[in-house]
Amino acid sequence: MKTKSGARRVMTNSEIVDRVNELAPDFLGGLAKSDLAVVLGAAMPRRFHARSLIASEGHRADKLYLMIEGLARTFTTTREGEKTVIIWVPPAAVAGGRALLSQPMEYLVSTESVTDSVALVWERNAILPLARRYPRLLENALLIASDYVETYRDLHVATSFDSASLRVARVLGNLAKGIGQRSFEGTVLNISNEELANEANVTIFTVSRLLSEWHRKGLLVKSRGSVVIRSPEELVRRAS
Amino acid sequence: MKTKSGARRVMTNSEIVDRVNELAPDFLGGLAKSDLAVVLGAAMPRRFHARSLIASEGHRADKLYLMIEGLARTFTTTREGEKTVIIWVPPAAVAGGRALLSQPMEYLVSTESVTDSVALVWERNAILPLARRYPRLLENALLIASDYVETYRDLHVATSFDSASLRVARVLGNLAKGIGQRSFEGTVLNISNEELANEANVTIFTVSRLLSEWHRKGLLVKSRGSVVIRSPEELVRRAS
DNA sequence: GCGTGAGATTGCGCTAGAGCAATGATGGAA
DNA sequence: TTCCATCATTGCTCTAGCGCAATCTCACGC
Repeated sequence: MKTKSGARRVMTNSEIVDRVNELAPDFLGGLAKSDLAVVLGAAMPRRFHARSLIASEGHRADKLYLMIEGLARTFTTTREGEKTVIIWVPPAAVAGGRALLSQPMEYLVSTESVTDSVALVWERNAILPLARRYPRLLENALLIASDYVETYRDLHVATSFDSASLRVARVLGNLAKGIGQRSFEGTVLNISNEELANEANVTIFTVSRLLSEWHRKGLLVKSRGSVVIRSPEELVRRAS
Repeated sequence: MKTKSGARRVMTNSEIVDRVNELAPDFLGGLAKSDLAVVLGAAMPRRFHARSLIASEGHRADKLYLMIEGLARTFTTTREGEKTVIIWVPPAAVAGGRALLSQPMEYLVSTESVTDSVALVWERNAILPLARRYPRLLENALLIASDYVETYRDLHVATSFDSASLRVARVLGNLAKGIGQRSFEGTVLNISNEELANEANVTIFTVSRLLSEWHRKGLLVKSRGSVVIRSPEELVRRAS
């Protein structure tokens, strides 16, 4: 946090406290007000520009992030260079959770900001003693980890048993819930075919064909870099 | 372990302590000897016959298991009734980890014993206070959870990007390491085509064709219900 | 307004692997 | 020893979705 001219302070401490209370992140749930203040005091708010890398798979997991504003997502890159396994990190979610482990570890996935974002950052050697002091943090982390496992299991079952069209439809549905902006005639999604392809584990050609078909059927409107979805539910239902 | 006619005591307390020390399970790592005794004192050893269900997906997660003898595995059943996502639970591994969460939850996957097995069982309401008393247990649980996430990620990447033959070869390799019995001419695996198919997410036909091919090439010997693998490494290497 | 380059589309061919059916082997029960 | 259920094999067909190439179309910079 810079404090003088030219400098910008990301957020003041009281802004942070207000925002965290508003978000009520799972990770900080159940802490007494004064304990919460201690934990927050150990974090620094940090701003990330859209599309910047927050944490890198394989690098030493030395920072824990809590999203405050904006949106990020995680992904892995396979040896062939394909991005996959994309999990969204909205405000109130944590990223880089491996920093919380008692053994030093490497990040399991990469995290990048999608929009301009702000996250609270704890250094590993700041958060670890706090976790020991407030075991509730560990309990919360365990709940979050358990959610991850569930998400991955679902993802795995989906890629194994669902058709490409269903997967793409589901991705659109999730995106609509997550980053969709409601407007006059449906939910607007600013996303490229390529990104959809990565998330659904299909090729850009398949995405293009499916979107064209759904466009024809009036289920959505596609234009370069954006999709407007009438009804995500119907889309999933009608995707064979 | 029978003590007298009809009656059977699974294990004596000192046998349990010895066995746990021998296994050094991650979950109990770093506990002082006396603390360990307290934690073990809260568990009951229980015997499971081969192929019996230990925990059921979707049921209330009220018991935590620590494998002591034998072998178990986890799986999910999709709506179409396919078994998938099989993770092995050898001695020293935990099962039913969701019982450890501070919020009551349901089991995420089912667990079944493969061979005759013995597991230590903690009731959720016995282990939760212990976890609070010894936060090291939570730290350990978090490490284990983190491993699960890694396993699932790898599984997901594999099903998305690896060919069927590579997946089957990998499954054979893992099994060889896990439950394989070394013998004169390779590692013996008692497993049916159907089980292989479930684990690798392919059909029994594909399994049969691949095994035949590898048999022809001299990489393994297949007979009903068992496979003998010369060299798991070479198998994975030569699977396109 | 005009070019231009990245994204998007679409036709075509191709292949991995599923699914089915007929057939064959095997080992446990009686 | 025979029988039979279960498991395994193999040929055939079929299709979802990939991959390539040619073409098109925006959105943006100038």
